[in-house]
Amino acid sequence: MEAGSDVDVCAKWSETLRVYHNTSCELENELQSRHELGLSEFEVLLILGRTCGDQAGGKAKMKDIEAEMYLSQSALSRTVTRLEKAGLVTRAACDFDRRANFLMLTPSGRERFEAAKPTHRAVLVKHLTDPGSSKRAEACS
Amino acid sequence: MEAGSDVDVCAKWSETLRVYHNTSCELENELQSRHELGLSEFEVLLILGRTCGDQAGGKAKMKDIEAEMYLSQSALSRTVTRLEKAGLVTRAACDFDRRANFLMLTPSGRERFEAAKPTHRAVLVKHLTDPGSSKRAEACS
DNA sequence: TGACATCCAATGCGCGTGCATGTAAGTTTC
DNA sequence: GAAACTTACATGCACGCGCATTGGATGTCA
Repeated sequence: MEAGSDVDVCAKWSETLRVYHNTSCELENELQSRHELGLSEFEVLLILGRTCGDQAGGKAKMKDIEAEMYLSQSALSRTVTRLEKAGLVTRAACDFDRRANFLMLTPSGRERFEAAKPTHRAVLVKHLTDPGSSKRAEACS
Repeated sequence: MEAGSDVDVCAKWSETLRVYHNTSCELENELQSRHELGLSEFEVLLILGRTCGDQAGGKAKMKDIEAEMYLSQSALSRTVTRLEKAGLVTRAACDFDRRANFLMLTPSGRERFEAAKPTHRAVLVKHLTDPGSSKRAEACS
């Protein structure tokens, strides 16, 4: 750590906090108001969608999903429960290991996901593209 | 938005998530276990400490603190309550505007803060210094 | 086969957060 | 100076999170 690194590190952290909070707040708000999806919920759909290219029923093991997100096992379990209640996802037992669960996108789940994708992308572009990366955003909502 | 920006933006967001989660988790854990301070609590102390250079009793208005952090007004209020209960901070009425509160570091608050500062800095350096910025960290705790 | 460790997912619990609201204090308008 | 509005902070409430625990399914070793 050469001289000045303290200041650099603090500034970098500050910047990370700013970007993270502004972006995730707006993601949360936009996804919720436009598609009735929380951010964690969308992220699960994102992984399911990615897992099977773009055709029907995405399918993944809970454990694998957990490994791809920054969410505890219990939080993931409950997130999936919410998605299941909303009819966007189905839990299916795994034949070879009855401890494990597969997760599958329902048609309605894929539909909702496809609808939400542009919203997600738009927010990311807005916040992660340098030119206007200025200022502090006003509050969360 | 030129071609390829989608991928760039996603990768950038991914990276931001990674850094944010790994860093804030470890900050939280280290501050808690070594100094009995939550991250929000430390951040309030940080602002109070900054507000008055390095000599005695930092002093700032709640509103001003709120403006410097990514925390709702209510969350700040409760964070300060916790700090006050721990004896690290004192609320003091403002003579000119009796709605407003000043916040002051107590000696014990400054002491705790000074003790925690190196821990905070160390974690930042660990996570925000390029060379070892590799991989995914294993879980939170 | 039986005893024990390991693994996956669900659930009880406490905590910190944001939103909406309440209360008290200032400000504006007439 | 009274009424309407705005501002600062606290509080009720619901929610999502992580930790610890539980329960069932596997794996292992004797």
